[in-house]
Amino acid sequence: MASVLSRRLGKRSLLGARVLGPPGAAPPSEPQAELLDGVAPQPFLVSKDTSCQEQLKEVLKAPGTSGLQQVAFQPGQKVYVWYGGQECTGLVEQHSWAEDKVTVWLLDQKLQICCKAEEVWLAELQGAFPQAPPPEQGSQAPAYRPVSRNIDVPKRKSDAVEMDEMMAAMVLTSLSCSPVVQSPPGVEANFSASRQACDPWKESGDVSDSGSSTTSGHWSASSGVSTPSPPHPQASPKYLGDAFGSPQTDHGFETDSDAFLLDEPAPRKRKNSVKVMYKCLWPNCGKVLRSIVGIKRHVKALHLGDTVDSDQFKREEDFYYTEVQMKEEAAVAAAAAAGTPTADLAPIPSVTSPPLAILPPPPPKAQTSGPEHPGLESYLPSGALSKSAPGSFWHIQADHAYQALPSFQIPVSPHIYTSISWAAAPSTASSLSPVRSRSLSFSEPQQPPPAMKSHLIVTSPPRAQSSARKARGEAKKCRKVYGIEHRDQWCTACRWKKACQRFLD
DNA sequence: TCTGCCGGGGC
DNA sequence: GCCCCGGCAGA
Repeated sequence: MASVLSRRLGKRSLLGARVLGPPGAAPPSEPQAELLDGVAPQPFLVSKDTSCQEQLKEVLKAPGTSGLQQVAFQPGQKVYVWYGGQECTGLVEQHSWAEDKVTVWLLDQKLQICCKAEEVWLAELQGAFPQAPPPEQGSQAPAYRPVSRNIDVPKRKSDAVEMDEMMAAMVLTSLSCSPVVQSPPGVEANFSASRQACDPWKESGDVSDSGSSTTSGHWSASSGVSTPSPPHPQASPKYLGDAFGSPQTDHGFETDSDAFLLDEPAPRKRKNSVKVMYKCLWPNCGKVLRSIVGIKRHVKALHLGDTVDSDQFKREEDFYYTEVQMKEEAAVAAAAAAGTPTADLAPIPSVTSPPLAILPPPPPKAQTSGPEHPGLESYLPSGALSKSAPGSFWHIQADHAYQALPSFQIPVSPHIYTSISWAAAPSTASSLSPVRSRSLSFSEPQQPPPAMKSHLIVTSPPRAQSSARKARGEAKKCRKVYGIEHRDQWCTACRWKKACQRFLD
C-alpha cells in the first residue's frame, strides 16, 4: 500500500484518479484490475484503453513529438509481459503490426501467449535505455512507446513518503471516491502510469499556454492527467462531449482536476456549451488557459520561477490559479486571447470553484500548523452548491457595507491572502457567527499588506441588478435573535433597517 | 401581523 | 457618511 501510495503521490495521481471516470462505465474484470495495479510502475506501459492508444498513436505520429519512443519488438527480444497478474519474462515470438499484437513466449510459464503490444515492454528498456529505435524512425515504425525518460521525473523514495503527504493523499483519495469517480485502486494506479505515459504528448499538445520548456515530470504527471480516454467506450456524454468534442489540444484536461477537486458527481457540469478554463490569479496577470497543465506551467514559470529543486515549492502553482466556467464561445475567445492577460475576462459567468488558492494546504512557508489537513472536506467546494448553502464558507464578501466588517487576512501564500471577516458583532454575539465570509485578497507583490489589516480587497461581482426584492432569507436576524429590546446588539444594518449583515442567508 | 430590507431623506 | 424611517412585500 505504501508503495502504491507513494506512486500516487509521486504522480500526483489524485488528479489522475479523477480521470478514471465512473467505474461502472467499464468495470474492469478482476484479473485486469490486478494486472493493472501491478502494472502501474511501469513507465512504458500504456493504458489498455484503446481510445487512449488511438489518441496516443495519433499524437505520436505527429512531427515534433518528443519524449516518445517507438518500440518494435523483434523476435527473440526479451520482454516483460503481464500475465496472470504478474510480470513475466518472455521472448518475443512475433509482433504483428497490423493487429498490434505481440506473441510472446513466456519463459516462466513455458507457454506462448498473444497479447497487445502495449502490454509488453522491452526488458532492456527498464534499465538504461537500450536498443529502442530512435524516434526519428517515426513514420515507418508503427508501434511507439511513450517513455518518460526524457522528462525529469523526480525520483521518489517509494516507501519513504512523508506522513503528511500520505495523509493528504489518503484524504484526497477518499474524497475523490464518490460513487461516480470511484474505481478500483488498481485501475487508479494504472492510470497514474498511463498518465505518465501520455504526458509527453499532452505537454506537446498544449498550445494555448505560454509554454515554458522546463517541464518537470512531476508536474506533467499531475497534468497530463486526463488521458482523453477513460476506459469505457460507452463513456458518458460528459466525457465524450468534452474530451473528444474539442479536439483542439487539451481535450479532457478539464474533466479531471476540477471534478477531482470538487468531488462532485459527474453530471454536475460540463454541460454542452460550458468550458472550463483556468485563470491565473497572480496579481496583474489573469491569464486564462485552457489546460491545467498550461496554467500550472504558466504560474510556475512566470510567477514562481522554476523552483523545481525545492520541495518546498512543489505544487505551489496550485494556489495561483482558479477554475472558471465559460461558455464555449467565450472560452474560445479567451483561449484565442490567451497570450495576453485577460484580467477582465468579461463573460466569466462564475467561478465554479473557489480558487485552489483557498484550499487549506497552503505553501509550506505559510503553513504554520502541522501536517494535518484541517477541515479539508469543508474546504473542498462543491460547485454551486456551496455558494447557495446557508452559512457557506464561500459566501463571497458582499458589497453591501453598512457596517465595517473587521477582517483579517491570513497569508496563505506570499501573494494571496485569505481574508476572514465577520460582522462587528458585540462580544455577546461574536460567537454566533464565527465566519461570515471569506474572500480572496491579492496583494501587490511590491506592496505586501499588513497581515492584520482590516480591509477587503476583492469583493464579489456586483450583485445582480436587483430591481426585484431580495427574497427573504431563512436565517435568523438580529431582531429575532436579540429582540427589539436589545436593539443595541443588532448589527448596524439591522439597526438601520438594512439587510442584515450578521446573519446572512 | 410580523419581519426583512429597499429606498429615500435628514443631519 | 452616518443614521433613521416609510413603506413594500414575503412569511
